[in-house]
Amino acid sequence: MSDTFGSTFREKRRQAGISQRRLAELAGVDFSYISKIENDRLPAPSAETLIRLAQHLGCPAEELLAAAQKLPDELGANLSREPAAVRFLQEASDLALSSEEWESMRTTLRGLREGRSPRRRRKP
Amino acid sequence: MSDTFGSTFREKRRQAGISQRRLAELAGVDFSYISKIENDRLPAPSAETLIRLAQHLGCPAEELLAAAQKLPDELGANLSREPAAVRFLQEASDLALSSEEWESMRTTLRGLREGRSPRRRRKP
DNA sequence: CGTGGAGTTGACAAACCACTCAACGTTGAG
DNA sequence: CTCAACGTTGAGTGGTTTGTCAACTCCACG
Repeated sequence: MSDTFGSTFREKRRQAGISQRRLAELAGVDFSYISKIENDRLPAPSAETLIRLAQHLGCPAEELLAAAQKLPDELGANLSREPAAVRFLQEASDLALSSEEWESMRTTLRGLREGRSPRRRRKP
Repeated sequence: MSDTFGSTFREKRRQAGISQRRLAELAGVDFSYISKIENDRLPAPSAETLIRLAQHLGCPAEELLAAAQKLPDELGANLSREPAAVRFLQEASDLALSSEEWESMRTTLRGLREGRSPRRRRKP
């Protein structure tokens, strides 16, 4: 029930049918780094590197991020800007929502902005 | 419209009527550290230290976290566990919700679990 | 004057993060 | 055999985080 990050990463790479060296080259990291990660000799890469890796694995980035328990830096910074958001996140975290429940929240989110213009994230 | 973290922190401390030295002692950091933070000579403390500071300032931690643009480590780790949660967060971040909108999401969140037992976060 | 509390500053540093580099082992094709 | 592609490993590195320590200055009070 609890794979390590390394083993789930290895699994994804195998499914993509690509070697450590090739993936490393594509994503711009050293191939030995990939090896160590797959064997859990090093902690998971940064969120940004994970996203680059996911791209070349043809795998949704969120899956890697979830396995590594990381959020993109910019996302964390944006969300923490609103105290109300932090409160929301804390409650949500405590409730440990299922993926179905998160999906339903996502629907609600969209309903919130029916006709209105979307605001630009970060600084306008 | 855009105070630095240092100035808002100083404001909170003044409102709490406590000296840099005393606060530092209570929160377990060096008093010179507080000074540098208030003058923006150093970046904002870690989320965990911010929370300790907020406790002794009698101020809600989210306000300091928001000013520093940080999320508690554990919170980020919990949220990133569900890929669906990451997708939700990304959309929410793009929409840059107002605090009222976040509050309304919080209400929805509670409605989601009317009779059901809340799951325990982290390891049971 | 001088003593004590408040704040500020420069220099430093341990710990951690996110990797790289060079070398070695293993496996399969020709 | 041998050569190449693949994978593994130990050692090291450059930068950031998150602060500490010692040495100041400034000000009010007695």
